[in-house]
Amino acid sequence: MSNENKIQVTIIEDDKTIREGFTYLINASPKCNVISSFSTVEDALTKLQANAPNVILLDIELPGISGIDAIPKIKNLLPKTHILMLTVYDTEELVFKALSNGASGYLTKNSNTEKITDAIQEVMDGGAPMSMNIAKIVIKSFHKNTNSPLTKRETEILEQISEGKSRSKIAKDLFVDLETVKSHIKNIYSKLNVHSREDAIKQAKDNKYI
Amino acid sequence: MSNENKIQVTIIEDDKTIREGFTYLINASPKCNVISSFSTVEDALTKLQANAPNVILLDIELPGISGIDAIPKIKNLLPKTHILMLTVYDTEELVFKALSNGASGYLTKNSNTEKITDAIQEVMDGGAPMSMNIAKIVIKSFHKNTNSPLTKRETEILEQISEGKSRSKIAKDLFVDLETVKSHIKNIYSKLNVHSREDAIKQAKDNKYI
DNA sequence: AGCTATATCACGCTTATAGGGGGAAATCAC
DNA sequence: GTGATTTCCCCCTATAAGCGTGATATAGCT
Repeated sequence: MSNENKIQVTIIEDDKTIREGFTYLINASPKCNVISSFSTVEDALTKLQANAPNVILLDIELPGISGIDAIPKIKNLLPKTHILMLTVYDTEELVFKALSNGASGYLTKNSNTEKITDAIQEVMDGGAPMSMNIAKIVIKSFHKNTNSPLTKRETEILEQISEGKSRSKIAKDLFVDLETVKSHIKNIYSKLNVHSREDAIKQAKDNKYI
Repeated sequence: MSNENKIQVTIIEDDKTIREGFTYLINASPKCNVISSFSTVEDALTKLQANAPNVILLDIELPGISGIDAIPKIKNLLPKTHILMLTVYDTEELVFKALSNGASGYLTKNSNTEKITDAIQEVMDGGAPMSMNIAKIVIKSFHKNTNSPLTKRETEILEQISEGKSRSKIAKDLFVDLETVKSHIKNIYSKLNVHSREDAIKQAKDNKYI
């Protein structure tokens, strides 16, 4: 396959050894071609537009602008380019920030080379490759607590409160009296040991009751 | 490998052909053993406890109790059992409901048999297997809109509003005057063409501005 | 250097809302 | 048939929400 038909890849990674190692390994694949690599986001941003890649492998911990903050800047410059995080960090916070900012996939660095080129291919095909540990974090974030002290109705009302609805709007939407909603909210506050909407929402989200 | 050391699998699926097909194919794998299969959730719930599986393959569209509603009931009965959705439906709503209710993975039925037994193994190892299309839906749900009309500060304030905070609490937390927050909120409402917290939150979430 | 967007703060006004007190009746599920 | 849940009632006070109509300072961009 000629280089022009391969997936054009750029690497942004500050460690020279890793950068060159990945470049070598990815170029060894028949379907990928590393067209550029940078050690800082600042450097990449000034030079990326001249030679736009299909996929960017992006580290998180970088000197200057972090990989997380780089995502929207790169997306702004090259809207069609897919960004694949490639990092050792797998905290829930970093994963969510990266995905919110627009990353298309998230790999941790222990992934073997075959997985990396497979992931590059998958992201090009519109997929969303993740390492197993990342998938677990993401799925777990959806799981609700099954030991909520709140009843079905109370949970329903608290969900609507967390959508910013007033008590009277909730009453209308649930076809019950305002007094009923007030009563439920009193019980919710009592069960959660809080005295405000804000604290009730925070409590419930922290404990995954909603 | 003796059957006792294999991963014990139960299938809940109303289509007899599919049920028997999967049973045959999974039993052909050296690491998995189908110990029971049911055509309804009702049937499964009365008989599952006697012979608890490690993993349950669960369809969504079933007569009577749906696969979605079955998840919390099964989890309640067998807290340690992993539930793997195996269905043709891949709408965002169903995927989120299944995961919220406690499913550990989600496969669409075009997955080939090798992938199914791999997924069973992965879920047993604490992973979260997903088909490529499901991973895409999940990741996409995290992506924020990069074309928000709101400024950074406005977005920040709207996020806090969506956490249920009052204007005065937001002012305190951001170390600015209440009047400033009021002013920002006025601008937010104007930009989003809304006239209440509720509508602002809904607009912003629908458009992924927050 | 100048312009625009952004962020900050001010004052007045009205109505609705939030939170808490202390009840009670009907209905559902186990 | 008993306890949990859901529904509704009346009282009260403080404040929060939303809107109108402003001003000023600063930061970023070209």
